[in-house]
Amino acid sequence: MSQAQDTTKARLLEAAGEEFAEKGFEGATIRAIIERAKANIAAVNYHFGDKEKLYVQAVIESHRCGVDMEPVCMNPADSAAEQLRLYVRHFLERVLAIDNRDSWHHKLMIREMLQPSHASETLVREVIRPKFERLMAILQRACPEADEKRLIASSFSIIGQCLHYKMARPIAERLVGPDAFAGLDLDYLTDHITGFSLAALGIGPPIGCGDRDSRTPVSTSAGNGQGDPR
Amino acid sequence: MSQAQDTTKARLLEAAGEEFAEKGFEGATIRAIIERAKANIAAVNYHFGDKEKLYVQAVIESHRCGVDMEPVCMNPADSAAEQLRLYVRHFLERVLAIDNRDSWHHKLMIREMLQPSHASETLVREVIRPKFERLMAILQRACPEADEKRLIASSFSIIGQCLHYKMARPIAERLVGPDAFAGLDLDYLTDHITGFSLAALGIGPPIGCGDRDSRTPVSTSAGNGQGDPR
Amino acid sequence: MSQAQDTTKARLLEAAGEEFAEKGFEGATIRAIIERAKANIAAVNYHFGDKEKLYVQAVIESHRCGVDMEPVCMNPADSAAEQLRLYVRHFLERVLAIDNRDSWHHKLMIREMLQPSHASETLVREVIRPKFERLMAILQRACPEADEKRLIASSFSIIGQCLHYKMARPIAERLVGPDAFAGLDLDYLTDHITGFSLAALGIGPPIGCGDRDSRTPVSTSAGNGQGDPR
Amino acid sequence: MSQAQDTTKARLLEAAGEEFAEKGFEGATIRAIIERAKANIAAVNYHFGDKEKLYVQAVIESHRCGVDMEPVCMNPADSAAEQLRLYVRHFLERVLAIDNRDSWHHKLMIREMLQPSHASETLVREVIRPKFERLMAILQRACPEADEKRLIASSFSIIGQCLHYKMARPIAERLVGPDAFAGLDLDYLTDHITGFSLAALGIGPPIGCGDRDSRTPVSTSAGNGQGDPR
DNA sequence: AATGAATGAGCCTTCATTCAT
DNA sequence: GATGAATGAAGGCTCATTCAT
Repeated sequence: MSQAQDTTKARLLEAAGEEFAEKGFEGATIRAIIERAKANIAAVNYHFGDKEKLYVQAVIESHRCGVDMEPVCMNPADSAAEQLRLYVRHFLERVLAIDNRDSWHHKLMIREMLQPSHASETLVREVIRPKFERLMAILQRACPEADEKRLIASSFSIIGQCLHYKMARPIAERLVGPDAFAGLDLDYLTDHITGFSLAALGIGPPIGCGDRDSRTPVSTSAGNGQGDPR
Repeated sequence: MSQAQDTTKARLLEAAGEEFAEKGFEGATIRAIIERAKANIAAVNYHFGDKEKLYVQAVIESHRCGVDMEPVCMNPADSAAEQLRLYVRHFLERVLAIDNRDSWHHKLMIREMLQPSHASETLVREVIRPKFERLMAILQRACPEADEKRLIASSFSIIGQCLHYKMARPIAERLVGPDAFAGLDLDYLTDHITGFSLAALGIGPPIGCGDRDSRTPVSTSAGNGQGDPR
Repeated sequence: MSQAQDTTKARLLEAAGEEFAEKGFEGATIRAIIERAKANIAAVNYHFGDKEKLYVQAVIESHRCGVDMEPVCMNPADSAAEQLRLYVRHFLERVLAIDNRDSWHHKLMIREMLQPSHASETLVREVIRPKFERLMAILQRACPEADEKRLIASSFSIIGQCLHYKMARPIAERLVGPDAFAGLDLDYLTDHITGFSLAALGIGPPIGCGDRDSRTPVSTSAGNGQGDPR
Repeated sequence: MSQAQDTTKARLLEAAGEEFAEKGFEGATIRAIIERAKANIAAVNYHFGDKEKLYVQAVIESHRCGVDMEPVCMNPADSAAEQLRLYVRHFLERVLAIDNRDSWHHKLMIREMLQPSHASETLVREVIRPKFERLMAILQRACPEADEKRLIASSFSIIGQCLHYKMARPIAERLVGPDAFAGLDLDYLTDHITGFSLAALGIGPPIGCGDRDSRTPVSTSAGNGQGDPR
């Protein structure tokens, strides 16, 4: 991405990313890709050897930019709460991006989540794990006494909240209506998810409700799935 | 028709559900489906008319059971917190199910979330919306003063936490290792997500950290993404 | 061949035989085959599964008729010389056939000789070996005192003479001119090869030359390839 | 140019000869050839212009050595029988060669026999005809009274016997077993074919059988294929 | 003289579908 | 209601070839 090369190979990769992100590996056709890239049908074979190898390269390419942006604006002097807010905001920025030139990057990553291919090893190692460990570090600063299991679950809780707006976007939009959904913009969701999570971790005020004192504890799972209290 | 008939049509639907869930619409082939169903190749066309129509029927079928199970054990006398716990538990039960006969039901629903087809209208109307409104009702009981936007966002926060274990399962497992992931079982996650969300809503104690008083507020989104405090 | 079925499968096999015989496995195209057979392009896949499987079937088919014709007119009461003449004549009949409906049968068998494929096992077992053993039996009757090695070599000498008119036909025709080659018809070659071979085996008069007495023995291979004349 | 230069062009020709001999014109690929020759993909086009032109050159190359070796050791003072023996031996030497560096030369010539291409004109004119005429001359010395038709047929009889071990080698080996086939080595076959042919021509003793007097004439072709005299 | 990138035709195959039975 | 045969479109891929350098 540093130098936007307009070589056939680069155009092919970009076109492939968009097609694969939109239609999936099976749904995408080489012919549609080369048409987008204004390349010849044999170029795929020449430069990548295979439809599958092209897919793997597209998946790997889809991370290249994602991995180097965030650290730049992370200030070590910030409080953990502030860092979490930044983390969430950056996550959401990519998650909510649409019609964006880079929009296919995230779509493709999500496809890899549901149906990991050979490319997922690289994906996890080079992109996801660094991001995940940064979040873990923030949470550990926020909750020094939490054990690792709790930290992992809490990380997943935060990630899950953010990703949901990518994953379920079409359904969610239809569910609450386009207007209501449009109200859930970057600023609002950043505040919501950050506040929601900080309160859950005990380092921020609860969201949404008057700050009632009625903190009635709730029964703990008894393993029977009925949650039968009393 | 409610009971599982062993007619060709029923076997076809079951086989189609499994194939579509596993391979997607494009990846699944009619031949694989009729082979699973031990049916003739023309049977699909005879009974459903089309590959796409068969897909829609399979998606619709994938909800049938999902919609009628949960209400049975929902006790109106329970507290909102207790109801939320039950809701989360039931959600997770389906989400964590694997190797299950019904496992394809959820897989197919998730596919519809990412790439809604014609079937998604029915899906939203008949399955997702009822579930969603039940959760909204619980949250409204828990936070009577919250506006609808907050309720919607909070619902998505809860749903997102749960679904994440379905969506990102293969990646998450590779990320934290199989052992650590196995520790995140139904009981633990029910407790975690319920506790996490109740604390966020202000009706439960924070999770994971000592109940510190250091509830330092955090700056509000200023729209520049830098979260510049002060 | 008993009932000339005009099914798609039968037409496909016939067309494939002709194409494969003429162009070889690589040179032949499925499209040319289905065009000849006036069938659809998918019919090959449906009936045979594969281009290669179609080839194997065509090779096997190419023998079906060859194996059952000859025995009928072989009279056990005939002398060995008479039997050999019949054998050669039948062999040559097929070898010299051209523009014949069955002409591709031999061509295909010859291709298999040069580049045996998977089909050659069946070919040898079911077609070639029976024919070969019949010839061996005739020669053994003619030369009871010959050892097996001599019988094998003599069989090959006879077969080689016959096959040459199939193998090298285009070159031979160009070599001696079309007119001279046309003179080498079935009758002439039957007489020539039979006479040539019987004389060689010592049970017939020499051919072509006056019956000179000058039977000067010739030196035996001394292994130096120079055939030292002295 | 007579000596084997290690230029790209020479390496290309050698590699092409091997590939064409092994896989045929259609089966051989330019990529396999340039890989063998460690040359660039455009080199074929540069040096030869065409795949077909390369093939023709390879065919022509395949004779170069064949044509000039034999005359050197042919002694005009030898008897016709002795000369025939030498001729057969030289022919067999090439025919039986395998694993030889030059083995592709004969394979390629045989391919041309079955499916003459544009190269066959040159092949016949410059290589085959000279050899053929040398054999014809020997036979004429041996059988001065024979007419030309008989001489041609006899030449083909001798050539056919020799070539058979090239043409049908894989099948013949499978037919009689590897051990028996291995026994048919250069020395044995030279003796056999020479003896077989000399006896047939009436200038040598019959082979293989006791020299029985029972030279019972055999009926002449009556054109009805049944050969039934009387 | 030699190269790597790019081209378009054509290959085999598989697909969903429809047709008679 | 159910089946096996047949269809044509389109898929991925490989091929020989040519173009600039």
